[in-house]
Amino acid sequence: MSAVVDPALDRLTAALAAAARTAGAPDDFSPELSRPRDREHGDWASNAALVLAGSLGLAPRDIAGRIVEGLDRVEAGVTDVTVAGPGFINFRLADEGLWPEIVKLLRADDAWGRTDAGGGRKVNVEFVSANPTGPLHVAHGRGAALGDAVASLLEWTGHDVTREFYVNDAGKQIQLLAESVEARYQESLGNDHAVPEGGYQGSYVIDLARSIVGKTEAGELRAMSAEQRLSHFEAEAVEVLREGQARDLAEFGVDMDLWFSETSLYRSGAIDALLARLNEADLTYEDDGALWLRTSAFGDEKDRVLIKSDGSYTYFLPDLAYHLEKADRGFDLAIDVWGADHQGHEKRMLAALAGLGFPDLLEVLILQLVTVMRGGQEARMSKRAGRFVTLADLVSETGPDVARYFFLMRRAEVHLNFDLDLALDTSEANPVYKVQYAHARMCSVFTKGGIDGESLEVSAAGLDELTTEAERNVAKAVLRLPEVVGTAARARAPHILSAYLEETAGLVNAWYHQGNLDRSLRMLAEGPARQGRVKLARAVQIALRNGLEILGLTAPQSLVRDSE
RNA sequence: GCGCCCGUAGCUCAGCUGGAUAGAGCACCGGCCUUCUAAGCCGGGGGUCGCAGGUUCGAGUCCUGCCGGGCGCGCCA
Repeated sequence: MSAVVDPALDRLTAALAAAARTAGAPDDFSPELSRPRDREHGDWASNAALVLAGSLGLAPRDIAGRIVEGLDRVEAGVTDVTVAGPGFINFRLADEGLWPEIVKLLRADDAWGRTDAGGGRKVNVEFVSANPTGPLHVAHGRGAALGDAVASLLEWTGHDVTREFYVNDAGKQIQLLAESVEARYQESLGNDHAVPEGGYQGSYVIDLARSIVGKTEAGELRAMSAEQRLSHFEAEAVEVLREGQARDLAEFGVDMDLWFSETSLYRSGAIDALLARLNEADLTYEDDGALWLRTSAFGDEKDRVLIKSDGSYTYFLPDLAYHLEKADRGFDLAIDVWGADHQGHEKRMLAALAGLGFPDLLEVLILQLVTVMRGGQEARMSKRAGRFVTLADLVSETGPDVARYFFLMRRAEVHLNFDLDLALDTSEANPVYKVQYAHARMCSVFTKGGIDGESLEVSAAGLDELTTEAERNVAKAVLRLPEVVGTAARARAPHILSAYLEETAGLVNAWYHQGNLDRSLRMLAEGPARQGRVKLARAVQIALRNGLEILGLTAPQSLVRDSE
C-alpha cells in the first residue's frame, strides 16, 4: 500500500495546520483531510475542529470559524472554504484537474485502473478445489467467481498471481467413487451390486461408468482382478470428472493456471519430508496409535491427527504439505477460497503453518452458502445430479455473465440468495444489464457517429466545454476506478467493484438521457462540446469495460433486446 | 455447550474500514419514447440500522452482554 503522492494535498494540509495553530491547536497537531462522502460538500474535508473541540473546550463550529479565518487560501491552493454540519471544514481546490485526469485515463486505455501497489508480490489464489467425484454445483460457482475476481483484482494492483485448483484425487472419497463405478459396471452386466455406503448415487455415475467401460476393451476389463479393475476405475473416473469440472469452469470463463494433484504430493516425497520436518521441530507426538500435530500450541482448539491409527493419512496432512509446497514455490501469500463447511479447517491450518514458521503465508476467505431461488422457492432439482443445482445447469440458463455477476454482488460473508427469476429477467431491470447496457450505449454512439473510439485523439481539446452536472458526475465517477480497484483488492471484495459499476452506469445513463430531453446535449449534437462529449463517452467505455473485465464479465458492443 | 458468519425499507442487499440528511435493486404509485438502443431516466411513499449498555466531539460502523438465524465443531474430506 503506497501512500498517494499529491502535492496539492500536502500544500493544503500544511496551510490548514498553520491555521489550526493560530486557532489554538498544539504545535504537533496534524489535521486529517478526507474525501467527503457527498462530493457536493467539496473536494476535501477536514474534521480538525471536531477533533480539537474536546481539548480546547470550545464549540466545534467556533473553532472551525477561527481556522477558516486564519487560513491562507492562496497558500492552501483553494478557491472556497466553508464550515458545514457539526463543524466540518470543506475545501474546494483551485484546479481539481478533472480534464487532465480524463486525458490520463484515455491514454492509459486498457490499463486504466491498474496500479503497482502490490510491488510484484507473488500470490497464489486457490479456489473451487472440488473433489473430483462429481459435477460442480452452485456453491463451487460462487467460489469460482470470487476466486477468479480476487485474482484479477490482485493482478490489476500489481501482484504476480497464480490461479490454482487443488485436486483431491486421493483418499477415501476417491475409493468410494471407484466402488460406485464398479457397482454401476456390475449393474450393466446384470449383476446385482449395490452402491456402497456413503458412495455416489447421482445418475452421472451411471454415465461415467458407461463412458469408462466404453473406452476400455471389454476383454481387458474382464481380465482384470477386482483390485485392478477398481484402480482402473479410480484413475479413469477421476480424470473424466476432473475434465468435466474443467469444462464447467471454462464455460463459466474461469481458466486455472495449475491443477495441483494431491497424489503428486505422495509421489514427490513432500509428505514424508513434511513429517520429518515436523518431527525435527518436535511438533508431533504419538497417542492411541495415531500421530498428532501440536496445533493447540498455535491457537487451535485442540491438537489434530495427521496419521490415523490404521496408518492412513488424514486430509489435513497432504493439505498441509500442499501449503508448504506453495511457500517452496516462492509465493509470498496464499489465498484460499473455502466453502462454509470448511471453516473448521481454518484454525488448524493457520496454526500448523505458524508452527512451521509461516504465520503470514495463508489467508482464508470463507464463503457462506448459496441458495438458488426460483419462484420464491429454493431450487434443488437438477436433471443431472438429483441432489443439488449444478453450476453447468445454472450457467446454461443464465449465461456466464449473469451468473458471475450475481455471485459477485454480495460479500463473501453473507448467505447468498441467488434470485433466478431476477437473473433471467431481461424485460425489467437486471443489474448486470444496467452496467453492460451503459457500455453498449457508448459503443452505439460511436457507431452512429461513424467514430472509431480506438483512434480518438488523446488530448484535452473540447473537454472543458463539458459543463453540465451530469457530465462532471460521469467524469468524476470514471476517474475513481483505480481507487475502487485498490479498495476492492485490499478487502478481497469484488462486490465493491460491482457496486461501483452499477453506480457509474446509473450516472452514465442519466447523462445519456439528458440528450433525450434536450437534443443539444446529445453526445453527437453538432457544436463545440461534441468533441469533448465523445471523449468522455470513450472514457466511460474504457472504465466500464475494464471494470467488467476484472469481474470476469464481457463488455458487449451492443445488447439486443429479446423480442417481447 | 464452544467457534465462525449474519441481523439495515415489504423482499434481496450496499453503506468505501468512526463523519454531515442511512442508500441501491426488486415490489408499489406517478411522470418521460417524431430517442445518439426506454434492458433506460426523473419523482414519490416506505427505517426504533435485532435489543441493552459502553467507548467519544461524533456509532449502522468499534467493545461487552443478551435475543434471533445460518454454518461448523470426526482418527470424514
